[in-house]
Amino acid sequence: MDFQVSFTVNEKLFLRNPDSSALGKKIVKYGIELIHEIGFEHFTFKKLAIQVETTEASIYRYFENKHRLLLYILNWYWSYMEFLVDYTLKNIQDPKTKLEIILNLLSKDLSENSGILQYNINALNQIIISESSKAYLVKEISDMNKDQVFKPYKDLCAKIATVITEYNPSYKFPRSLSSTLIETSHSQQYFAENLPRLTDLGSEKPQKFTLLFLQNLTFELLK
Amino acid sequence: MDFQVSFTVNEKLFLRNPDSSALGKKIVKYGIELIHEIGFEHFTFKKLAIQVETTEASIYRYFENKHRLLLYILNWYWSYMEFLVDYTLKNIQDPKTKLEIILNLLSKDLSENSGILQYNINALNQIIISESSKAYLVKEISDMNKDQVFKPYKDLCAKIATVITEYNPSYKFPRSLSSTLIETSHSQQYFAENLPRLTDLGSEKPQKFTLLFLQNLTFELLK
DNA sequence: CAAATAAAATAGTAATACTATCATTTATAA
DNA sequence: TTATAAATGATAGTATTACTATTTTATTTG
Repeated sequence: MDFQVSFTVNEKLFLRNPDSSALGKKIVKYGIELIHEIGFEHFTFKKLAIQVETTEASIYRYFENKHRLLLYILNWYWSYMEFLVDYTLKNIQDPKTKLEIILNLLSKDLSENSGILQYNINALNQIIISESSKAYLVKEISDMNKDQVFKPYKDLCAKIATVITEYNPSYKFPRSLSSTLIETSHSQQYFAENLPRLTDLGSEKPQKFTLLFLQNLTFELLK
Repeated sequence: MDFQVSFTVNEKLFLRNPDSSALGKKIVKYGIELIHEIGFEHFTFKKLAIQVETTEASIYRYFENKHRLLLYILNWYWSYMEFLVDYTLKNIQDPKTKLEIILNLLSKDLSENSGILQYNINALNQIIISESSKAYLVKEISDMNKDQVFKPYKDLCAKIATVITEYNPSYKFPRSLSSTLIETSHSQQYFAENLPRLTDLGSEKPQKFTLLFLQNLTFELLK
């Protein structure tokens, strides 16, 4: 397959649509790579400007601040994940198979689908794992939520919750389980990689381990 | 009961032991309150100095930077939680009761025990929920880990894992479940409070809801 | 009381997180 | 094709942050 996917990202996240110009696209592309490389705390628009070969002022014309850029990236990712869930579940009837596919999508990296994407998918994956909670663990959460900037996350969560309910209609916490699976897929990967004593990682790779843990958790719980 | 608890906190976390002077204690006390009030991103030593009625330079003699102060607070909290787990599990034999008590400790606030504590326990609780992941989701994780700054978290995790194994010796992921319960107790409380569509919160309060979710998860999974 | 130590006062630097202005290039539509 | 609007670049500037250094004044402690 060979096609492009693009998503409409909430307009509140940017001052000028980065998808509307070559410079905007470069800002996002190199933004992902630089955040991945040095971490969100050390990331500045000054440093990004050097990578992009533009000026700080030009970047500020697209994004209010680095936090909004992170949110833009996350929104893009959440929308992409929801698309992927839809796409891979197409023509599948069995709820168990559906859930298995979802757990795979959550814990595997997306490199298999990298052909489709304009961004460095490995860097994006690492950002999701290491930086995404920084987008919502802020004092401004309530105002941000009013601007709907978490809608794609909620939509993804709701979609997975639907499959959970399909698989076990009597389970009482489909949304919470859904958000827990998403969050846990990040935290267990991160822990397995960096603080392995917080996990039961054996000889498997962090991703594989996380998948095994999530599968056991999900199917034992919903049995 | 009426007694004081104090814990030895890893010496790498401070330049001068804040527990050794009145100023040091005020720095931590008001640090907790100010981080809670304005959030870690907006928190600076300058602002803290004003609260404490001292100078920025004086604070820097105790802590290298605000990140280390956050870690100090978290270490204190993790040690305190481990103490609380030990203390409340004393004389209890039944593993199921033990697990129930642990889930209660994880999702309830600690105000019942506030008499013991020198800090604002409500502020501390909120910091744990909203800020603790920022302590480890950083590029410096590997060096920090070498300095053992996550040992109290790992110890707490290991202690809970032991009880999980006691309750169900054949369960394969006691540590991962343990860290997942800890992390999920934070994220679900935070979501219930701020992004409730990511949860199944009904008419219960966020804490109560989180407890119900964790209880169901734990006991269905380990059944 | 002397000596050591801690804290306060003050100053200063480099980096961060922006905002503003104006010149220049590029796209677009009349 | 030109004019004209829009985007970008170049440059400058400000307030805040994240520190470090120095000197003076309190406070402990031996």
